[in-house]
Amino acid sequence: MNFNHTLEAFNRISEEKRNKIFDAAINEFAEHGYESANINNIALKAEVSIGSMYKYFKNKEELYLAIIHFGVESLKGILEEIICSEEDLLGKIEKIIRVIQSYSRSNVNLTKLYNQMTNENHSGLVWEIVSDMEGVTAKLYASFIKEAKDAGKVRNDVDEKLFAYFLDNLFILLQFSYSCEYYKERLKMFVSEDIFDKDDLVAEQLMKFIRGAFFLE
Amino acid sequence: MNFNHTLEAFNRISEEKRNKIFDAAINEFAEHGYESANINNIALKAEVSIGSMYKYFKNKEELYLAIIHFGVESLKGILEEIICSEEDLLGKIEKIIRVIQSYSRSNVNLTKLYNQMTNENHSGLVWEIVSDMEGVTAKLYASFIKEAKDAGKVRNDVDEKLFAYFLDNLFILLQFSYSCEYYKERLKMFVSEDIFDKDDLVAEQLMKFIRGAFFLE
Amino acid sequence: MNFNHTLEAFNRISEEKRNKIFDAAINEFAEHGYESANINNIALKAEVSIGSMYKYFKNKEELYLAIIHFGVESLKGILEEIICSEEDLLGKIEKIIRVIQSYSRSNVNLTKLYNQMTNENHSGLVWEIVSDMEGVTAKLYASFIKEAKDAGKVRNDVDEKLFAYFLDNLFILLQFSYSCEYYKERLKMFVSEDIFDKDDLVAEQLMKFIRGAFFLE
Amino acid sequence: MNFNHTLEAFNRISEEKRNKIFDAAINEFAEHGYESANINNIALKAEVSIGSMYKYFKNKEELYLAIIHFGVESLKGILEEIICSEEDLLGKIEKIIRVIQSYSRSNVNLTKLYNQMTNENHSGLVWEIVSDMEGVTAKLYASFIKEAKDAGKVRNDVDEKLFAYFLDNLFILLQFSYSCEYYKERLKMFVSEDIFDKDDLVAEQLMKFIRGAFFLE
DNA sequence: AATGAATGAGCATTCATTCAT
DNA sequence: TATGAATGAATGCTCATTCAT
Repeated sequence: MNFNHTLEAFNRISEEKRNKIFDAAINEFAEHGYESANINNIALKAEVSIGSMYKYFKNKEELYLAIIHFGVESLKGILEEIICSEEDLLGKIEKIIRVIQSYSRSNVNLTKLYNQMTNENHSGLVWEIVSDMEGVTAKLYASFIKEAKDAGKVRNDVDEKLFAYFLDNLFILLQFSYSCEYYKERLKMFVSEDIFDKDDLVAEQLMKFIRGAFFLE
Repeated sequence: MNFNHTLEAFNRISEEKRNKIFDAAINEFAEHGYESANINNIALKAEVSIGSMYKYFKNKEELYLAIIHFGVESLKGILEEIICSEEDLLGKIEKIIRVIQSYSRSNVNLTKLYNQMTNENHSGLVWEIVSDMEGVTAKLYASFIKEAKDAGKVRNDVDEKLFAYFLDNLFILLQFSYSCEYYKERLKMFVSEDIFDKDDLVAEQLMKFIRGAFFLE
Repeated sequence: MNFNHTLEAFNRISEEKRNKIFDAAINEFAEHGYESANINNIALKAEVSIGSMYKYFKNKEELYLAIIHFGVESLKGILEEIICSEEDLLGKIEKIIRVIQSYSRSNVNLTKLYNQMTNENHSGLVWEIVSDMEGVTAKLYASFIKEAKDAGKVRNDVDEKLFAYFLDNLFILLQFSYSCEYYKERLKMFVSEDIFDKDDLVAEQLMKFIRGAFFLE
Repeated sequence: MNFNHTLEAFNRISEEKRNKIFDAAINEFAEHGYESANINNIALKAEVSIGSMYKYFKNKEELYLAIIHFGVESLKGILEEIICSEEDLLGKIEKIIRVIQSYSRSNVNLTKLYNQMTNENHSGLVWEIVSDMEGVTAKLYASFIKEAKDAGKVRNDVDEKLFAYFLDNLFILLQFSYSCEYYKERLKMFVSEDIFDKDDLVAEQLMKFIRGAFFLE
C-alpha cells in the first residue's frame, strides 16, 4: 500500500515524464501481460533510458506493482466519490454503471490490466494492493444493502454480503466488456454488433436487472 | 473451429498419451500463462519428445488453441446437457450453478485457463474457438428467457439478450471465484473466510438474486 | 566432488569438443577471473552455441566449478604418482619441484586459475572441490615427514604438520612463479632477468633450502 | 610509482574523507575483486558523490592503483622499520613473522587485496607500484644473507638471491594464511582447526624451518 | 568545485524451434 | 516416424562514466 519508500527517484522527476512512463508501462503490461512485457520497450516508448528506468523502479515487478497501485488509486477515487454521494442505493448504482461505461472506454489499458492482474501469479503482492480497494467497496455495498433492507425496501431474506458480491461481479464484467477484446466480442455475440452504440440501453437494462434482484416491487 | 487438419498426427496417437499431453499443457499454461509456458517442459512432463510435440502441433500457439478447444468442448458438453434437459428456466439455472461449483473445483486449471484466455492477444483465434460455445449459450439463454417472458412469467420490459448476458456474467465470475486465486481472495473478502465451505448458501442466494432479477413475484 | 550428475550432457559429447570447451573456459577464467569471464565468449571460442553451453552446464558457476574440478584432478594425478613412487622424501621433493617447473609452464592458464581461485568468494564451493586434493597432500607430506623423523633423519622438534604446510607453501609459490605475471616479475626482481632459463639452479637451491630446513646434517 | 600528478584534487580534501574513501574502496575491492567492485557503491559508503569520486580519480583503474599504492606504502613502512633495526638476521626474521601475524589480522582486506592484485590483468601497472617495495625487500634480504654468509654463519653454497626469494615466499603465504578464506581453510586442513589460536607455535616452527634452511648448526 | 541524474553498452540466461540421425 | 541435441534471438538488469546544474 505504501510505495513511496522506493519510489523517491521516480517521484522527483517531472510529472510529464512520470505520466509518459506510466502510459508506456500500462500499455505494455496490458498488451502483453506481466511476463512478456518488455521493460526495454517501455523505456523506449517513454523516451527514458533503461538505466533511469531501473533507478526509478528496482525491477520489473516493482514497476508492475506501481502501475497496479496507480490504477487502483485512480479507480478508488472515482468509486469513493460516488459511494459517498447523497444518492440512494439505486441512484448510486446508476451512477456507477455510467461511470464504468465512460471510464473503461477512456482507460482501456488500465482496465485490461485489471483483467490481466486476476491471472498473474503475483496474486499475493497484487492482492495486497487491491484488497484495500475491494475491501472498501465490499463493505460499502454491504452496508447500503443492509440499510435498504432495514428500511423495508429490500427483501428480508437476502445475505447482504453475497448480494454485494454478485452486484460487484456484474460491474466488473461490465467494465471488461468495454475494454477487453474477448469480452467485447462476447457482448456483441450475446446482444448485437451495434451494442457499443447503445450505452443507454445497457445501463437501463442492467438497472432493471439489479432493481429486480434487490427490491420488493 | 476445425482443427483436425493439422492435428492428424496427434489424433493418431493413443488416447492415454493424448491425455497426458493435454494435462501437462493445461497445467503449464494455467500456471504460467501463454508466454511463460515452456513447451519443452510440457513435453518433459507428458513424457513425449519435443520433436514429437512439434509433429503434433505446428507451434506453441497451435498447442494453446488445441488446449482451449479441448477445454471448451468439455464445458460445452456439460452445458448442453443441462440446457437441453426438461427443467424449466429456474431449474436449469440452479443446475448450472451447482455444476459450476463442482466443475470449477475439479477443473481448476481449465478454468484458470479460461480466465487467462480473456487476456491473451490471441483473442482473435481464441474467439473463433470459443465463440461457438458462447454463441450457443447466448442463443439458448435468450430463447428460454423469451419463452418465459411470453408465458408471462418474466417481466415484459426486459431485453432478453442483455439479460442473458448479465446472467452469464454472473456464472462466469462464479466459476472464476472457485478457481482463480485473485477471485477467490475477493470472494473471501466480500463475504467471509469460510465461504468456500458454504456452497449451498452461495447457490441459494445466487438463485434468489437471479430469480428476483427475472421474475414477476 | 562428484559432478557427474549434472554433467551428463557434457560427458556425452565428443572428447574433442569437450577439450575445446575446457580450453576456452580455462583461458577465459584465468585471464579475467570469475566475475568478468564472459560465457558467450567462451562459447564463441569453443565454437559451441550458448544454448549448448547451458545444456552442458547449468550456469556460470557450475562451469567454473567443473573447470576447477578438472584442473585439480589433473594436478592430483601427477602428485599422486610422485608421492606414491619408491623415492625417499628428498627424492620425492626433487621430483615435485621438477614437475612443478614443467607442469606450470605447459599449463599456464590452469595454474593462473589456481591463483584466481584463492581469491574468489566462491571459496565455499571451490574449497569442497580442492580440499580433497589439499587434504591428500597434507596427510602424505606429514606422514613422510613423520617417517623421516622417526628414522632419525629429521630433527625431533619439528611439528610435521606445520612443516608440511611450509613445504607446500614453497611449492605453491614456485608454481605461481612460473605462470602468473605478477609472481614472474617478482622472481625476476629477486634474482635476475634470466632466471627462467636456469631451472636447474632454482631446483638445486630450493632443494638445498628444504634439505636444510628438514634434515639433520 | 608517482601518483601525485593526477591526485591533486584528492590530496586537497580532508584526511578524514581521504581515509573514508580508502577504507570503502579497500573493502569493496577486497570483497568483490577488481571487476565486480562497484564504484558507485564505494562513493556511497564513503559518503562522497560519484561526481567527486571521478574528480579525484580518473577512472576505476586509477582508484584501484591508488589503493594498492596506499596499501604498499603502509606495508613498506613497517618492513623498513624492522629491516633497518639493530637485530641480527634471525631476530629480524622473527620480528617479521610476528608482524605478519598481527598485521594481516588487523588489515585483512588490505592483505586480501594484495592477493587479488597478483591475479589482475593490471599486472603491468600494479607491478610498477609494488616493484618498488619488492625491490627493496629483495635487496635487503639478499644483503643480509650475504652478510651472514660472509660471517660464516650461513652455508657457503647458497644463492643468496634465491634464498631471499624462498624466504619471502614463506612470508607471503603466511600473510595470506591469516586473511584469505582459501588459505585459511588450507592451513586448518594441513594443521588443525584451532591453529589460529596458536600463533606462538606457528612462529616458533616457522623460525625453526627457516633457521634450518639457512644456518650451519 | 561539487553533485547525482542519466546513459547505454554489456552479459547471464531462457526457450521456441529446427533438423540430422 | 520419433528423437533430442543444437541453435541464437531476445530480455532483465548492472554499473562505469558523463555532464548539466
